[in-house]
Amino acid sequence: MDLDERKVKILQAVIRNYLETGEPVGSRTISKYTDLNLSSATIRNEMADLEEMGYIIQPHTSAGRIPSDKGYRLYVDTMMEDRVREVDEKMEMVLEKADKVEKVLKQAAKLLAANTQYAAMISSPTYHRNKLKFIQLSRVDDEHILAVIVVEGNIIKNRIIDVDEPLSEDTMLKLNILLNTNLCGMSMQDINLGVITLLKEKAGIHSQLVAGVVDAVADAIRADEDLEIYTSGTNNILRYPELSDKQKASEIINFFEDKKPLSDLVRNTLEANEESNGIQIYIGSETPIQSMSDCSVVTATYRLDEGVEGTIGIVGPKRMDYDHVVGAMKSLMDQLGTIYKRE
Amino acid sequence: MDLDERKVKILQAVIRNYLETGEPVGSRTISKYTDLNLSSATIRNEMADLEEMGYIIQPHTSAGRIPSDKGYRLYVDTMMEDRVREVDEKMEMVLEKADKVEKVLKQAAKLLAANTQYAAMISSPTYHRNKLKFIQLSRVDDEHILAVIVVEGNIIKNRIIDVDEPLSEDTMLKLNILLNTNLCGMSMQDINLGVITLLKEKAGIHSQLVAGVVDAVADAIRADEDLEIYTSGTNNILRYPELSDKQKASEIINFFEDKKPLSDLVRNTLEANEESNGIQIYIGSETPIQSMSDCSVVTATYRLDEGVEGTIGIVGPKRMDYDHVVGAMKSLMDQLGTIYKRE
DNA sequence: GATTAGCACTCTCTCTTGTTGAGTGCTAAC
DNA sequence: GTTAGCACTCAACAAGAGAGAGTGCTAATC
Repeated sequence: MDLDERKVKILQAVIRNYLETGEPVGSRTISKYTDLNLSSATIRNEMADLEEMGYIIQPHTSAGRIPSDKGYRLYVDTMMEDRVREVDEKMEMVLEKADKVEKVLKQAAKLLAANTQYAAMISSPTYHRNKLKFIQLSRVDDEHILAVIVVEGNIIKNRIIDVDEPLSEDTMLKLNILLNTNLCGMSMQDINLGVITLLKEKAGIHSQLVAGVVDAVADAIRADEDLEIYTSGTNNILRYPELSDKQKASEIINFFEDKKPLSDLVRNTLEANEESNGIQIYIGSETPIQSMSDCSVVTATYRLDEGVEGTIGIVGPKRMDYDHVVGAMKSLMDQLGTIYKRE
Repeated sequence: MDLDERKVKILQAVIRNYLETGEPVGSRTISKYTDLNLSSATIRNEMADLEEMGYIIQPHTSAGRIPSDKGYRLYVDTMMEDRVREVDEKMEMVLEKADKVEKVLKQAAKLLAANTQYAAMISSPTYHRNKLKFIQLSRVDDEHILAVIVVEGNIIKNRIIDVDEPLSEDTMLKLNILLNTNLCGMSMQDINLGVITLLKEKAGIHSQLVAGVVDAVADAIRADEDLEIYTSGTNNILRYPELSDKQKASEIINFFEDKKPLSDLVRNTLEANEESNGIQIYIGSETPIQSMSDCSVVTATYRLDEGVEGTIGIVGPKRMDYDHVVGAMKSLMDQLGTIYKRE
């Protein structure tokens, strides 16, 4: 049995209809909806075939059909493109530039959630590929040193380092010079343990104290802990009956609160998108996250600047308005891409 | 009609029972539960009185009684104390000290939510009363200056300041000295616009450029925007049937996501608790937040160190286990109070 | 006079039973 | 290959019948 043009049309009609109404779609509806001019009986036969092929499912014997994951997949892969273009311009989400990246991202998540009516998340960008611009150590008091690290894109990391005994002015100065001359210009991901050991040897550091400080600085540079994830519109989940029973809703809400699985998702996306820069759609059981198997997850990588990348994600029911979501994501990515360009 | 001892006992029994079961409590249950040795008929008469006095409510004619807000209030004010003590020791929540305050707070929220099975929030501490320890301006590149501000308790704020033309090494040095000598030791809340103007006059600054930098630093000091609020256990809301219908649940979830009303609540609590250092309980319509009128909100002020204070909050159904919540809060406040004491 | 037993009454909840309507699959006719 | 027609299925809704928990009131009891 093959998927001829008529079957495709019918499948498309079923999916479109189901996306709109959320109700199983019957043969009579299709017969009226499409321009195929076929009676419901014929449609019924075709639908039986489509079901056998695994594209649609019957929730119970005497109900209409709903798309299966496989059906959605086909839709997303081959039937969607043509519509996206129409929608593209209609997307109205205007990001205001704010002084802090953080604020812009929060705003972006909020806009995306409001625009799509699904749950949205956005990660703070990672800076692995960014270059170190400037390191500064300063004495806070006898037992504490403050290390400030500025990265390309004016990202600031800082850390308080505990020391047992005060460092002399002279040592501090030397340390500052040592760190700056050797590390500035390197990208974050290149500063690994090896580089640091090498650096220490080269400079001939003997003092345990100084070595400790250098290690702490290196640690602060590599620290990846500041991957923030902003979420918005979690409550939108409750809009969709198929997700709003307590068990499922609870899992999803939990997922949005617990940054752990979210950051896994982020990493996933970043890797998958290394260069493709596309939008990923995970339908139902395709998602990498167990507890999301009743949802669809759409992720994409945004790029604020060269090497400054993060992830946007949307979680909604499988009968998500994929066209709209993809359009909204693209629009948002565009805006995020230009907003900091002038720097 | 007055609230004699017997009525109090009955009311107490009704409330206790309702807190446990969540079901309206009938006269027969009370008659068996209490040691009053009264028949259900007598209890019925008393309950009719209690209802007339507004302490309990009958959801419908042939149901048992449930506590009214007024009933809960009486319970919380006068009947609770004796039980708290028993429970107090049983609270097992062990906070691990982490290098970043942020982590500890996230952990605290998580523990509190897990321990109580309600939704928990905790705000990052405010530092208004803390003293400025140290300011450092450094040149990042020709158009950017980095200002790092360290506050007592080793809180670090930083800000990138845009400048139109580069500042000379000499000016930078002078600025650093100016800021440090004049502002260090002052508490955050004391550094207002007046102080800054005075400072500028005293130093005889004429350059527009330098004045701009000083303003930016002052602004960074006063910026209050970094009031973070961590939440946990939002999904616990769905455990309680009286809150889990879509409308209500959605509002509550939204409340937990939108930091705005949360931070109002935080400020409220901090003010109310200026010195009392107690725990506030808002029952139903008593809460300052409209959308929470079906909930009870319990808030308290924790103190990490002198002047470093923040707010803990719990949101749950009105039939919350107040004893437990108050106990857990106290335990958490104690732990938070000691964890950073050594600094 | 306070307490209690007894009883009629009320109201929710659950279970059962029909009924409706949307939808199907199959067969026979076009 | 397409369609009309028909028997069949199943979820959803509504109506009705009990059961059960609880009440309020009255009259008897301590």
